[in-house]
Amino acid sequence: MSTKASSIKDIAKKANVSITTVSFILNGKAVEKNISAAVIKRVEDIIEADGYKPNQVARSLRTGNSHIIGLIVEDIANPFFAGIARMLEDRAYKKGYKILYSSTENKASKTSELINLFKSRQVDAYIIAPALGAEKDIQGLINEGKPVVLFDRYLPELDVNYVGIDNFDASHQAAENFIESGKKHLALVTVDLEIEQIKDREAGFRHALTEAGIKEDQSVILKVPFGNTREETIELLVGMLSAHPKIDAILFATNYLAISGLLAIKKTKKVINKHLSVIAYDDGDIFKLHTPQISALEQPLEEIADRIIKKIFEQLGSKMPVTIEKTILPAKLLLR
Amino acid sequence: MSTKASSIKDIAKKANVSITTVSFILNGKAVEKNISAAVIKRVEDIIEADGYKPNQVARSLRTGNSHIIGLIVEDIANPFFAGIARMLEDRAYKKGYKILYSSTENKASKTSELINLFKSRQVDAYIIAPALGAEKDIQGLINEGKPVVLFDRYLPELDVNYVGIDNFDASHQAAENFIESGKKHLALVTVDLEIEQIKDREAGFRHALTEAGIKEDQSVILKVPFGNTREETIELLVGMLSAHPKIDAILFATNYLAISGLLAIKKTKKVINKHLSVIAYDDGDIFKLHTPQISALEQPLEEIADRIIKKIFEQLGSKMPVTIEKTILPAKLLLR
DNA sequence: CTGAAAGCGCTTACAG
DNA sequence: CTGAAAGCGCTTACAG
Repeated sequence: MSTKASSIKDIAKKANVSITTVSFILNGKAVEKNISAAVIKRVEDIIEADGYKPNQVARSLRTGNSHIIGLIVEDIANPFFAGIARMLEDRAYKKGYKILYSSTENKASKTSELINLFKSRQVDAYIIAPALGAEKDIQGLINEGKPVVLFDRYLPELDVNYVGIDNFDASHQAAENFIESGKKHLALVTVDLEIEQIKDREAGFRHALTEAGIKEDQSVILKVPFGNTREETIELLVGMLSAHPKIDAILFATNYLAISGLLAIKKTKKVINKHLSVIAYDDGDIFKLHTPQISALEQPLEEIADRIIKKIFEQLGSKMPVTIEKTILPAKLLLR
Repeated sequence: MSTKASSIKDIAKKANVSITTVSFILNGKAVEKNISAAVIKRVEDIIEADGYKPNQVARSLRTGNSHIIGLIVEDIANPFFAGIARMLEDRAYKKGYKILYSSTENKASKTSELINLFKSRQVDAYIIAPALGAEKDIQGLINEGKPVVLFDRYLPELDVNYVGIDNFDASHQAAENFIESGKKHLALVTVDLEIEQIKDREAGFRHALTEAGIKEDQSVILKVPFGNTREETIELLVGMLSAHPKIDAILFATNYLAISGLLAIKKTKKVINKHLSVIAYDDGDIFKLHTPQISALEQPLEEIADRIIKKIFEQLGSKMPVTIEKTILPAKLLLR
């Protein structure tokens, strides 16, 4: 039952021409190479009838490219990454490129393995939300002249294209909003990762407090360990909420922390109302459906995807090194 | 700045051995081939120092396999698929396989293109949540002897491995639960796709009504067009809710329909309480966080992923055709 | 207008 | 104990 796929050789034989001719026709060079219309027609008919598809592995080995773009993110099940992935996929598809993706779990070792995997598959370009520690591997890609765009996570040591949001400003906006609406005891719930994005989210928050003359000990900053299970996180948050009953506003630095946070609030029988405000990073259905609705800092997903793809194809299209661009987009505070 | 990666030839030259020897060492056949410990050490050191990684494209071309498993789903941004993808990725990774994935948007044409893409990249095995109309392409894979497992969507014409839930029974359970708790005017909100999964979800619902002696005209079945935007769906649902004010229980046949449904309910100022019950397919944070919490039919994600992977590796491990298995797992009704 | 041949980087049967 | 050589399926410079 096992049918072998036909090769260019089979087609050439059936059409009574050389494989060179078939290859030219396949690659749209038939006219340029002055192949007669009759031959073109004959070969194309045979290709059609056989259902012949060129072996891309052989093509990649020969040409050194693959028309594949590698996408490396922390966790593809995270809606932010899944959403971006889907948009990138759409946009790349239109240009004849496919996206190959995989998750790093925020481990440098896995990032490194993935980059090597992609390299060994001749992936043409890389879109990476990098784990800390991946600097060397990414620098390696740049040295080889591969198009690279980082997003979401910023690695200050690297001189490479980047697309992300202004995290400092986003947190600042959120905290300022709390303060303007009369909140006195603000909390930030964040994660204990030493990455720029997270550090900026904290810095913007702190800056707003300082500006408003709120003293350090009036606010709470809780750093949830990265590897925590949801249950552990909820427990930690319940603890914080009861230890600091005065808290009247909470900014959650990530989507999943906000979800755990809402569950924790539910558990302590507190309610979100005029005495307790909440803002979460990254909007989602979950916040729109919550009662009451939860305010959110929305990342411009479409624009992030557009900028990434634009930069990738700019590099793919030119043999020259293209100007390195660091794009910082504003997040939007959606008040509900 | 552009460094070329080294090849097996470079390593052989530096080590003063043939490429055959390097290849044997690379593939763990050094001992079997009686290569001296000294040579092994010398070659391995050079490989290490050079950071040499074998070109997988060349290897694939030669061996015909790739250690890649293709995963084809409707939409990777759908949490059900993203979750499964992540689990499959983990499990495959442990066995030295990578997952390559892409979305079909439920179009047979895109499914077909993806299958061809994967074929031309020598993908070793296929995991597919198939769009209707993809039968011929999938049959093609089976004819070529490729390991294939379908999931989520069932294609009755094909004799192929499948893992999914008992949709008939799940809907039946949900409707029965409504009836037992005294509901009289049940609604099913489903999508207008002619796929088995969806048809079973309707049939199970209808069957429970018939069993309970509830007449057709006392219940409502709304089929939302597949391509609808969320806004259109909400409008449709708002229309239904006001046209049938007696409805006291709603089963949503998909996750995204439930989300639109909750938004529609919110919009009509109705509330979910003892007068209006809701059950949704596929559990998620959103239902746990909703006030009140929403009951759900939970698919056993872990088990689905496990069964798929088990079947894939069973086939990958043997040259013989393996027994075809259709696994139907129960969904779990989580009452809240 | 078309073809023979080299080569991309590997693996492996064969030979010694 | 190790190597020369064929071949996987393509592309393309060169030749005629």
